[in-house]
Amino acid sequence: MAALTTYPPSPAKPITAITTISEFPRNPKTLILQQSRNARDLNQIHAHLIKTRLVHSPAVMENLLESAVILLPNTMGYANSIFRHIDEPDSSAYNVMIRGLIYKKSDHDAIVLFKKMRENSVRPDEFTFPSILKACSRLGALHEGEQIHAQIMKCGFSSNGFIQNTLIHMYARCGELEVARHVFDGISQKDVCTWNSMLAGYAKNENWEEVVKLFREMKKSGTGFDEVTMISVLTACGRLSDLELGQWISEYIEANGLKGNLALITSLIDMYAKCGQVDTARGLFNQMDQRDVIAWSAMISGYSQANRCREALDLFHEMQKTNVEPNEVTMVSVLYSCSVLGALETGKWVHFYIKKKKMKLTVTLGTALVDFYAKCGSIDGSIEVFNKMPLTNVFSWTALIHGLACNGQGKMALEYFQEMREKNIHPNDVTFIGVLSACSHAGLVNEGRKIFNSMSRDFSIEPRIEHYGCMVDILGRAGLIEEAYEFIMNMPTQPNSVVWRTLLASCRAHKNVKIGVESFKQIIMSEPAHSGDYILLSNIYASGGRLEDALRVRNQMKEKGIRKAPGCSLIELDGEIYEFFAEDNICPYSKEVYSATEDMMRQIKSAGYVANVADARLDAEEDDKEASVSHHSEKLAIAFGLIRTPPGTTIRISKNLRVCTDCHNATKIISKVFKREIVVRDRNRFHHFKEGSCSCNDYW
DNA sequence: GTAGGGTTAG
Repeated sequence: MAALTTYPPSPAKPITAITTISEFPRNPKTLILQQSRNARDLNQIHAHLIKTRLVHSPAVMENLLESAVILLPNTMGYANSIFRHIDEPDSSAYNVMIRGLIYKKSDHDAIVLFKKMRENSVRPDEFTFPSILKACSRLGALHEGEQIHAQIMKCGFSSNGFIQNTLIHMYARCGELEVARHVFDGISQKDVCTWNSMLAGYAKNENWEEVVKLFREMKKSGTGFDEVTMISVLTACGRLSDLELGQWISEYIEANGLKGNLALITSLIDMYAKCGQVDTARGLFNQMDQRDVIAWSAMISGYSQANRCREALDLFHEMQKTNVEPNEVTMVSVLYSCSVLGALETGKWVHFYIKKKKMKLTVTLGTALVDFYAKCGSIDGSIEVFNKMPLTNVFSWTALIHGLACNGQGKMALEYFQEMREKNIHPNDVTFIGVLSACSHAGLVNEGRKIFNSMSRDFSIEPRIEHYGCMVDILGRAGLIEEAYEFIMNMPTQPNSVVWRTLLASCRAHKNVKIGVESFKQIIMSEPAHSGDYILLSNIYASGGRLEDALRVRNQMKEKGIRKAPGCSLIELDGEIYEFFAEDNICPYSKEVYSATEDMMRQIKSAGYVANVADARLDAEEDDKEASVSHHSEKLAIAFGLIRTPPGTTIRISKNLRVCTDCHNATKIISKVFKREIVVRDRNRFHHFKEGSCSCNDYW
């Protein structure tokens, strides 16, 4: 380094950056980094180094190289040209280049350069391996990682702590948790990074129990832990709903004044939200003095996972007032919220925004879009997005198949399932739920039976209770009530109330009193207080002409104090979501809504509508029953839609319960009288009402 | 000069 202390004076045509230096630092890297601001500076320094022959000093050139890597964004071009001019690059020069490539996320190029280094017989040193292993981790390149591991042993670096820690990380990120653990267990002197690498490895593989278990061991070992440790553990607490440990860490953070760590607080917010403490999470979020896109996304997803989707969208709007730009991850939660709320217009705007910002249509984002359009009853939108996705996986195909099935396009769903098979994408258990419900909607009984039987035989997927439920729906919907009953009785697992309720609904549609009563008995053994079941049974009796029994069931329900869950319907107009509750007259526009509803009911009555008072609430006085039925949330929302949207446009409603018989009947007539297509999403499926009939063929 | 970290889909 002697040459540097006699660093020559500035050239004749001064370079401001250098001439202003009164005393030359001993370390040329400091000099170059401090003085260079852009490519021009670097060029001038480079020229200067040539003049002063310092270009032949590998150490100086490495520092120039490093500056080039850090200062020039998005390109390694200049760094490459410097590297090429180094006479015989040693391992340090290669290290700088490899680090640079990794810094620029060119992991693949880093591995190529490493291979070249070996070809040129340059021995990697202890600093080479951690970097190159990082590239392998990020690429999930297990094969390369293993070869590098062998070289580490050959070079005698296998007890280097840095290298061991990166090896753990590499194996874990490539899914080889046992190998990672083996390396971990073999380390006698474990430092915080050793533990953190293993913890992060378990976390990345979603092995949350092991994260918590290992953290307890870590505490016992006396190593101590840091913020990085807590981030992995908090993530695990969220997934496991382990609020106790999460809170312990939360208190530790508070006590040690660590609230300034953005990543740490974000994982704390995520933990609280996933443990059901969304308001606590929001409190922390509000206290943050800086929030990046991940913090915003975590809070938005927190609301959406807690089923507080309106608040998720409100927060997204708040975010847009800041200068933090949302990313694909943010959009996934936003779209999910739109799909829960049935907010088609808002979601469409989000889709437009995604396109405008040229966001990458990742598999996750694409799948969220496919699911969103399907859940908003716009299946054409789903198909369009799906066809544009550059990459699809089993999630995306499942979303599409399920979406088609729910929207009454069973046959098309099965065609896509066939295509998926041809593309060698392996269906999983969830895919089969979509496929079986497609059979149900399309009335394909034999096809359904075949697919059900093929699950374990051809795909090694054991049917779960949900799949049995789908089979019951297929048989019941087709009117094969006895067979459905037998099917339940012969199930290898204990049928649950959901399965029996499916059969109960079939009995209502096919007027089978005997099995309906039996199904009801089975349900109330485990779930005695579900109002919908009493109503279904009462309707079954009524349709079989047994009005006294129907009334008895209703009274039973009243005696047991089982109240009908309050119905709630949503309609979105101009991106604004309006919420209606049955017989709700406290909302600010209720006067307008009630007069519109009365007008609507008057018009459909003259077209032949007769109220079905069996659907009225129980405590309504006899002569108020008709009014009670006419004030169901769904009718209020439709009436509001009729007066607030242009003639001929589609009205879209989402509701929390199943559609009741009276509303179903009324909506059919409304669609005809007012010449409107009406799409209603109930808690199970879609009803596309058009010209007096419904896509569900009166079975739901 | 080298290692470990936060948000997302069916």
